[in-house]
Formats: sequence, structure tokens, C-alpha cells
Amino acid sequence: MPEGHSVHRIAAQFRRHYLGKRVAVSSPQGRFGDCVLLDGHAVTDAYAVGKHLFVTFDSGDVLHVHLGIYGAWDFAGAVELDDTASSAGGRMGQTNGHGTVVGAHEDSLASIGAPRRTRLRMGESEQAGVSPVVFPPAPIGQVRVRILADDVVADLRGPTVCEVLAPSGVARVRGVLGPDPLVDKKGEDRFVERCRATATPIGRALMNQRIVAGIGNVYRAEMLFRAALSPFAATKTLPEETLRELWRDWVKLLAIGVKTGQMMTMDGLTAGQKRAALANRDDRHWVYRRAGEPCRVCATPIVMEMMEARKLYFCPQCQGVSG
DNA sequence: CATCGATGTTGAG
DNA sequence: TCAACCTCGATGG
Repeated sequence: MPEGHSVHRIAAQFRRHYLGKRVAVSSPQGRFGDCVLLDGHAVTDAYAVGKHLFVTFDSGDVLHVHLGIYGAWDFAGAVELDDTASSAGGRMGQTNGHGTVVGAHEDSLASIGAPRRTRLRMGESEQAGVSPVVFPPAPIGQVRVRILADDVVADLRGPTVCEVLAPSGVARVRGVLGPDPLVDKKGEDRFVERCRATATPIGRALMNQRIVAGIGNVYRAEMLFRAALSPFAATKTLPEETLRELWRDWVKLLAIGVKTGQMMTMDGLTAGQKRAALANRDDRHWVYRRAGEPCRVCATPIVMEMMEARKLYFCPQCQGVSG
């Protein structure tokens, strides 16, 4: 899935468009019978912890969603167009006065989740010009849950988890999650503590959602490169300051990701390089998905190696991996 | 058109 | 450790 930053953006979309609204909740696909528990209730909050999304309702029930590797939300109707996936200069979550709020009749659709192309359905109005665009649009594909308000609709497809929880269930899920910088003020200390208590190498620790919530395969590889750290270094033997710097780098990268919708992990770029990085995903990272290509710093070929069934990328030279 | 793989997690063995 | 889950863009014929 998109890593932690995307889920925070999804939560923001829900807060922006659904807060206080009574909604119809259904499962067009039919595989989420519990959706009736939420149907007809009003949304009271939405927030993310790591890669987990929680949407709370005035009944006290909570919708808990994890996108897994393919999941995505499609928003349609009176939603702000989120063009950050296809162009530079994303601005979702910033001001609302950019003229990007469109009426339901204009039928926009913004997708947040798996790295699929942003859906923008303005086509029907071109095609017709005659027939009025209908709201809500018919579900596309297998929609696990549809959350419909009077002027906005959200469709969820392909999630790993989609369930209704009582507050106690939320506590249970959150209890096994490590700190998320946007949720936990004492996150840095908790992160250090948990690193101190693990026997795994840092390349695994960063992916362990009990140690730190929200980091995935891209941020893992990029953070280790940025820190010039071997993925194989024993976590508990790393200097405390090194762990603290890792946490602070995650804080920084997460903030950029939430703001822009892009996993921008290379900084110090010129404006032109930045534009290229946003346009081509191949130019966006230091090591991720760059196996065999020259390190951007030392030109040593980037190495890919499996670690716990995930692809791990690193520069053996810059990150001091002998092999 | 068919196949592959992916920014994850779970649970069987 | 590995298959299953479940979707769809990218890739190759």
C-alpha cells in the first residue's frame, strides 16, 4: 500500500468532506455485511495511525480499514481534485481557495491508495453534454464499502482489513502499533525504547509496525540510505543518537509525504531536478527500485536482496555493507 | 491479450 | 517460510 503518509491524507479527505454528515453505508460487492451497523449514522471523526484508518460514527462504532497492498479509496462528487499523483505541486490539505472544489454535477473523482493513476472522470460530461451526469456514479469494480453523503461518495476497493469495531477494538489494534509521528508526541522516546528491545537488524526494525508505525518498503530503503546505515546493522547496538536521527528523518519525510502526496526522499534538489523527480518515479529515490543502477552518490551499483520476503535496496559502498 | 508485480498483512504449515 | 488475499498499471507478445 501506500505508506503511512497516504493514510493520513485519506483521513484528511474524510474529515474535510464527511465531518458531521449522515451517510448511507453499503457494500456493493456484498462482502461487508457489518456495513449496516454504520448505515444512517453521522461521521464524527477520521484519523490515521500508521497505515490504519479509523472513521468514527455517532453510534460509537468505528470503521477500521487497512489497504494492504492493493487497496484504494475513490472519492467522487464535491471533492477537491487531488492531482498530486500526476503533477508537481500538490496541495491537498492546504487552503481551500484554489478553485479546485467542484460541484457534484461535475463528477470529479480522486483516488488515494495503491499507486494507480489518479482517476478523473470528467469524461462523461464531454461525451454527453447532453445527458446530465448522475450522482452518485455507479460503483467501478468490486467495491467493498461505499460511504455516501448528499454530495460526496467514497468507494473502497481491495482492502486487507475492513471491519466495524467498538472502541475497545480500536484500542486493541492501536495497542500493537508503534509510534506514529503525527499521533504520538513522545514518539521519539518510544521508538528508541523499542529499538533497544529488539534483536532484529535495523532493516527489519523499520518495517516492524510495532516498533514504528507507517514506514513501508520505500521509506525503509530510503531512510537507511539517507542515514548511511547498513540494513544489517543490529538495531540495539546502534548509538542512541543514530536512532533519534532516524526517527527525526521519518518525521520529516512523513510530513513531506502528507503535504505533497509524493514519497519524495531526495532533498537538496534544484527546482529542475525536483520537477523531474515528481514527473518520473524513476528519478524519485536514492536506492528504491534501482537495483543495478549506479548510486547517485558514489556510482556503485545498487544492490537488491530479499529481506523477510520484501525487496531491500541499498548501496553497499555508501551504507558500508561488505559482501 | 496474458502475465507480472507491488508503497502489506495474515495465517496455515 | 510462504501462499493467499485482491486490484490494476506496466510489460511483453
